Amino acid sequence: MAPAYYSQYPKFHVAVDCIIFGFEQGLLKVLLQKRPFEPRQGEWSLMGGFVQRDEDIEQSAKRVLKQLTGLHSIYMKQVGAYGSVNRDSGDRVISIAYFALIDIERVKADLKHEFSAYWEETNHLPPLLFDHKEMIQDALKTLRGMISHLPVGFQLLPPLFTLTQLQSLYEAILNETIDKRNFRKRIGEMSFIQKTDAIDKVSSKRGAALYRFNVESYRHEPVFKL
Amino acid sequence: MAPAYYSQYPKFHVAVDCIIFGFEQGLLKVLLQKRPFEPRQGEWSLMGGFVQRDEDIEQSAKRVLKQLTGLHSIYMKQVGAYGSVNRDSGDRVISIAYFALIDIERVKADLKHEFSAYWEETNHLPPLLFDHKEMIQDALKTLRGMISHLPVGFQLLPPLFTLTQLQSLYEAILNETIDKRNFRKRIGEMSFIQKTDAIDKVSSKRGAALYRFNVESYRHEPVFKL
DNA sequence: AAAAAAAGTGTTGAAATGACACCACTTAAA
DNA sequence: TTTAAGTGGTGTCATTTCAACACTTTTTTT
Repeated sequence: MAPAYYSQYPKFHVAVDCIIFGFEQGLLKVLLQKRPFEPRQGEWSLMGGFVQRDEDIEQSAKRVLKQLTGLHSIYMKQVGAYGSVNRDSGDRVISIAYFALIDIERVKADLKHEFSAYWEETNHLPPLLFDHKEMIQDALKTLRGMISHLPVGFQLLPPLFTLTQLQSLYEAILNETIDKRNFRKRIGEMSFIQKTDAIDKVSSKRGAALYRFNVESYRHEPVFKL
Repeated sequence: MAPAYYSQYPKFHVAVDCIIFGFEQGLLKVLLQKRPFEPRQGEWSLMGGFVQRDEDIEQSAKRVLKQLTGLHSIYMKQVGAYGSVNRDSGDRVISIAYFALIDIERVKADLKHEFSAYWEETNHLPPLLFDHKEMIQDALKTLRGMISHLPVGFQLLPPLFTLTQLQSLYEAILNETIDKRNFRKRIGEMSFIQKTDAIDKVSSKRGAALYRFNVESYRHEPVFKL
């Protein structure tokens, strides 16, 4: 066993909290849960968990995400560490927030019954546990800051999507309207956003062309601007 | 005493590491230290410290900064949390990195002898302890991302500065050259960057007008663009 | 006195951006 | 079957923003 170099210093519980974003019906949503344990059981909260001994903090976040959604290989990004002394009323806990972007359709599990988890609109959030609302706001800021020059938004859509869907995703995240023709003009300039032969007849009356994001093609010339 | 709600979960050492930026002779620098304790004593590292029981993590960072530089009320921003299992060879430590922007002139203390601390150019860094280089790179990214629309760069300059200094600060941080006339045109559009009657005769042959950043005036119309 | 160093100062062309309106196709209802 | 409503799809032009560019002034040094 290694010498206990730091044994004179205090130790803390360390947790991760996941801000799981999804997109549905033109609305940006977050997955919230009724807290399943004390203290403050039953309050609306993010899904979280304690970091384990042998686990990187990013692994922790992925574990929590997988536990709730069954999904792995999901895009996640750290938002930051939250470490006010009294932020958690149970005991001192330092928490590291991550956000995840997922295609809401892939979470088929019955979140309601299994986890008391529900999708809530990001701009109609109920009162939340501890500093979880702050975490969500910070995650939104981070997301807004990157979505215009990094192609992360596609993570929120199914593999095939219509341009209307993509635009309304951007409008929901940035919280502003976008001119349709200018938006499509920019799409046209990125060769890795490719029109397919498939046509969406479900969410549209007339039928809209389905597009896909070509990862390989993007890697080749990774210049994204929307 | 409160019930030990979380006592079944592991605890960890939590540290803060400070990326202390300074600006001198047209170069962006970081304050590095020869690590004063084992393990890996003597290696180049960031200044850090362990979080204390009764201390917010941000307070920890400020404490460490003050200890080294004697300065308080300094602009600091969290970069992120670093939590790989084996990042610290002494024991498992989760570390939260903050960067600070300081006016290098205000640190008159004899850092060399008191702390074995030295200012090093950000683009000529020696090999560093653990993941400290990654922290510095991430801090630089964060700083680059905000400096063009938030007036934080002034924290690196004395209260009175010349436009040439300010420009070379931006060039050093962004690592690109800037057109002098375009730069000054943008300065002219911001009423809170104010010319004073004072003239700098030290760093200039001809003598350059000294400017100041007027905090009050900025608060009034906080629109910054450089 | 000449040369070197840094400060200061406007214009113009190119590129990017933002505003704007109509027709096509499909489905549902009358 | 006709009509209305809903959504998809498409170019142009005016404005704004951005980037490129060179010389004069002042002082110090040699």
